[in-house]
Amino acid sequence: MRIGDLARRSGVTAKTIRYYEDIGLVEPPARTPSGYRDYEPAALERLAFIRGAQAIGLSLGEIRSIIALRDDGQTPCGHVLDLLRHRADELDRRIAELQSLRGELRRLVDRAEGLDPADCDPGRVCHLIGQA
Amino acid sequence: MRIGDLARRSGVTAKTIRYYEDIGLVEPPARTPSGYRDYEPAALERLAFIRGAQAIGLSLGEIRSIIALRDDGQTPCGHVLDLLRHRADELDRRIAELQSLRGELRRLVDRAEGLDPADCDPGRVCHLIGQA
DNA sequence: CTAGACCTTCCAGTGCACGGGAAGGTCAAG
DNA sequence: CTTGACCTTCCCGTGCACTGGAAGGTCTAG
Repeated sequence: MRIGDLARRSGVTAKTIRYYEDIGLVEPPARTPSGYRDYEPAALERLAFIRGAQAIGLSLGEIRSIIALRDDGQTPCGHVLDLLRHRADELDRRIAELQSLRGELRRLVDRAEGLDPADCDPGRVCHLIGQA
Repeated sequence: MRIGDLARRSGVTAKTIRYYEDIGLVEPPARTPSGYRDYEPAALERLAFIRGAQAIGLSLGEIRSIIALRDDGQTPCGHVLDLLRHRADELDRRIAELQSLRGELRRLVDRAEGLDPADCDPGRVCHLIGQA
């Protein structure tokens, strides 16, 4: 299968597939006599894995670390579990941050709606922000 | 006040202050005869405003748009309100996304904890991901 | 007089995950 | 034989918000 086919079937652009090869996420495939990349069907699964892992918030670097373990002959399960737990913790923190930010924003908007622009202090950029 | 003082007092590095000047977030200050930047105390407030606006999730570009209105002699309140509402909407979407991702992760971790690595399909990178 | 703390400009790199486009080779259809 | 779709490598650009470092000027204390 040539790179264009793989791209169409996987939904990943040819450009991106070459990039993944560069950074070691997909194996360099065989080449046709004329130098075209010639992929096995397994490449499709590899790309699906990458997309799946991306979808749950893993970076390409983390995904590479999983694949590297696998290529080492190890079962990456423990490592994957670590990554997933770590990611879940990060997400918890991030969500909490965003929610508090959201609360702050709502407060600001509420306050702003009750104000008259004429009350602006001409010496400041905007009294809505910065004195929270 | 020289840039080092301003940096210490504001908690923004000198490098960053110069960068803000480059992109139009802070006014180019007066210079001493030897060419050193010489800031008025108001610069401290400006930096505090920028940090405050950043803290509620506005980008430097958005902050610049507020400051530009102000420098135009306008009251940026309406514009700020738009930005805040827009940001709040974005936050709502982002939080919902992250929460759903968080749920997915929790599901994966739960499932993974009940599995034996020996059940790994040797032909796949990791059965934990990609067939969700 | 010199050390060192500060300042200046300018250029370049960081991290992430690609995308754009040039210059050229290959292959099948008409 | 040519057109057009495809492929190759290569290098540069994107967005965001900085950060690092080189090469040089300035100021103050000892």
